[in-house]
Amino acid sequence: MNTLAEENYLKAILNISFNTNNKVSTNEISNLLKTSPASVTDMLKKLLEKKLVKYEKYKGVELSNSGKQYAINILRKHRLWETFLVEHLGFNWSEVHEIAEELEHIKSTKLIDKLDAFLGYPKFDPHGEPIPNKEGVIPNVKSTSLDQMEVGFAGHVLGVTIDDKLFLDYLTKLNIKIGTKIEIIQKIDFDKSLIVRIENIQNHISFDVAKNILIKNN
Amino acid sequence: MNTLAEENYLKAILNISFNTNNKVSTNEISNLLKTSPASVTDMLKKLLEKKLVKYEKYKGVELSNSGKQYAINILRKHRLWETFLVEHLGFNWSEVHEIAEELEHIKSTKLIDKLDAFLGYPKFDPHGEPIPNKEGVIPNVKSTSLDQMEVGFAGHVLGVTIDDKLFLDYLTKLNIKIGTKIEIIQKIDFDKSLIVRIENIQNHISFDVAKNILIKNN
DNA sequence: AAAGATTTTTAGACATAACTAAATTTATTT
DNA sequence: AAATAAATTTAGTTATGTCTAAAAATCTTT
Repeated sequence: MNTLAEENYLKAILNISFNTNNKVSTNEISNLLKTSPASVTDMLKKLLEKKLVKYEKYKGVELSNSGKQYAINILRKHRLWETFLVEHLGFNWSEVHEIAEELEHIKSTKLIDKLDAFLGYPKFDPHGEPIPNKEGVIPNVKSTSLDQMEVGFAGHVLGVTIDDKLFLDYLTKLNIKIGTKIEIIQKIDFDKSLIVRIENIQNHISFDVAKNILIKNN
Repeated sequence: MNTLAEENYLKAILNISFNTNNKVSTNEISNLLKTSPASVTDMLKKLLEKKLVKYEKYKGVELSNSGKQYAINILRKHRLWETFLVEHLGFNWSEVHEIAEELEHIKSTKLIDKLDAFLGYPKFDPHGEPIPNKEGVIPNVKSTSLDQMEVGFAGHVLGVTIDDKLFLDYLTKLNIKIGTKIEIIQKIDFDKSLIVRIENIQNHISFDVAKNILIKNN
């Protein structure tokens, strides 16, 4: 069994490697977890001992097979709990991340399987993120971020890629949620911002926002 | 905010004082938590610093008002989660204790209030134990343990006083659950065991078992 | 009330997981 | 290819929460 700190490092490595596909650096981990680089090095040695990562000093780190399975299982628990919190307890999508950060460390496998069944084996969480199944397989839907679509595009929001309260509250204020119809009216070359129509109301959103909104890709 | 270890000590002190009503000794805590008496002394000093307990060395310990409120809140969380696990996820009453031992440490107050509402503000958990409300008030029902009733008594099981897998599985095998009708046919003076009729089937139960079964007291 | 037994506390160690500061390695400039 | 900059690791400390062994206090016997 692994400690809470170890679980958080495994999760961090998994999350970073979703974006970069490459080996993860000490600094990236220390930035994400807000710990010192020295602490990261200490922990990587421990995770190496436990064969949860592949790590050579100064060369970056990646998850081993067992480490990846372990981290995916934490992700599964996180997203199932988020689904429970939104669909059954009435939380809104911007409130659940922090609570799920705690719930994801509850150990019982039977609990998670029963929760999964109770929820009806959902494939996506309240942010549109895919929920790994019991075997660690992550459903994949081809999606593109909104910033990559052209002027004239019209489609529906599939999900978001960050689970940040400020971001999600802002989307809610813009009336954007999963399934919301968005059309691109104009793209501003200077700052890559977009003028869009959201459920028939025109709005101006930044590149940073568009980048984190996912649209179905067909 | 208090650490997990601190929370477990507070809970232990509360649980022991439910039975003894008196100051709690270092040894009682060390037995319950399976730590050394020296560790208990260390922790009591820390809890005293934080004003969560009243403690004088060699004289035993009791919870302060704030410590008691804190511990009761953990108990509330434990029992609400147990109720959720049994009523909504389909666990049986002997399986939920261990999982609730983890869930009870999840911090969000909003989560617990919403869970409470979702469950319909239950007053008793799956073992018949009272669930403290948001204000820390514990519903009290006058009850007596089965061993104190006389031959000829007939009544219904209100709850149990220990949350132990072996005990609960044994009760289940005896067909005893909350609400089950029990009649006392005979009491054996030698070992204080009881011959009882449970839902029309006669059985012989020990004093230790009878002592932990609660019966309505009117 | 002194002796012996039990309980509790103190003292000193250890493991985890964090830190800062200094040293080392790798990457980037010039 | 040096020199400089940036990233990473090592070395040494600190907090928490545990332990064992020894000392001190309290309780129980006689």
